[in-house]
Amino acid sequence: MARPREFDTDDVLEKAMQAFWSGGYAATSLADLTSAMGISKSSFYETFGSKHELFLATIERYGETAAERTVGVLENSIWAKGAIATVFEYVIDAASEGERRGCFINNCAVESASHDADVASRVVNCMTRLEAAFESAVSRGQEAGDIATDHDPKALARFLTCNMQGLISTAKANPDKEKLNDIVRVVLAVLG
Amino acid sequence: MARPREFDTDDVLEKAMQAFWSGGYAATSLADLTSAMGISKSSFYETFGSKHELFLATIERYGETAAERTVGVLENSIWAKGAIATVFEYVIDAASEGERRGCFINNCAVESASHDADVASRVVNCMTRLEAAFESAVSRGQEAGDIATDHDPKALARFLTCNMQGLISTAKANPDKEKLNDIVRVVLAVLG
DNA sequence: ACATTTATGGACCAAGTAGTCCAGAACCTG
DNA sequence: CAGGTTCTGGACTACTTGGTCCATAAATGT
Repeated sequence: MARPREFDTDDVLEKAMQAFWSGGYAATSLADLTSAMGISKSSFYETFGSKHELFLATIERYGETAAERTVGVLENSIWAKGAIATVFEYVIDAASEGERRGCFINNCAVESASHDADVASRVVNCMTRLEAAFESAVSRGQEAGDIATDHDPKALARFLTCNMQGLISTAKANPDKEKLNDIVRVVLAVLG
Repeated sequence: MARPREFDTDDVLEKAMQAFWSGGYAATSLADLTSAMGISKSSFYETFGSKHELFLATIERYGETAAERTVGVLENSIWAKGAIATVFEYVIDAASEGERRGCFINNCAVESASHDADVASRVVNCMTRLEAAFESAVSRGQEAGDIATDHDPKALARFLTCNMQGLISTAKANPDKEKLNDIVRVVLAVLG
């Protein structure tokens, strides 16, 4: 009965996320967004309500897609310790090439979390999810005898999550592969 | 012969830094700045040239003051390992109280470094300085037999710097002291 | 083909943006 | 106190910001 939407909501949401990812929240204007998304202002407000609501939606989307990939590697791998190493290698590769935009969630945390509770809660969700995935991998690794047991899985998971964020921040200012590798070497040595 | 400036340059620079620290670069307007600094627009442009130049100046100032304090602790302490622990404890304390603005340099790195070379170079300077301080502390600790020697000082220094940044990012979204302590416990265990 | 429902483009708005400029107040030296 | 110099407040500009609104275009079910 009604005219159907001419764009795919998920598709333009992805494009909006890419725009925020590259430019940050404050520095990405509505003009930037509509241009990146390829839709008009009216469609924009009709579909997403406001810049802020759209931002929250992109964070959720990230959690459901990009973050989920990392989580999948950690939770479904057979060799847990290898999976952890793979994840860190991937971070180094992503950090030292291209636009160096870091991790979307980390960017959101730093730019907005401290003065935007809506952002903060979504960011925490993502982080918690990642931490849980690390914990699961560590537990399996310890059971398999691959990973040292002098720290409990939760502490190690928190440690790994922290290092992932640290790596991403470090790389942002100075994407020196040798430096990043030094760090990962020490981190993996902690696992035993 | 001439009328002297009515404000202290260092003083208003400090206030500008606080404003940028709390709000980030893009989200802090000139009105915010002049109001925080307590000077007029004309004095602002006369003294600092532009918002961007002021921003660079605040980063440099941070490197010369706040960052230098941490460096001092690491380089001048008698008990190197204890100094490293102190620095991390301080990070946790700062992270879990007040405005939770994180580390100014880390914020700058995440918000601006990837698309502003002037910011990036100043950020790298600060980070390098911190890394060097950690390296000096690690070296002394290893000579004293306090710190394990299974990693060379440079790698450990990079690892510590990375964890400092990671802690700060982690705390920004979720300042859970227990979690942060878990992380620091693992980090310090690496030192032996 | 028609009527209905919905998306769309673009005009429009008020407020805020960084930055410029100048008249006059305020200070120091002599 | 006077003269020269510099600082300062605020008016001003040209532009961008996020957001609203409506007339028009387009696709559907009947």
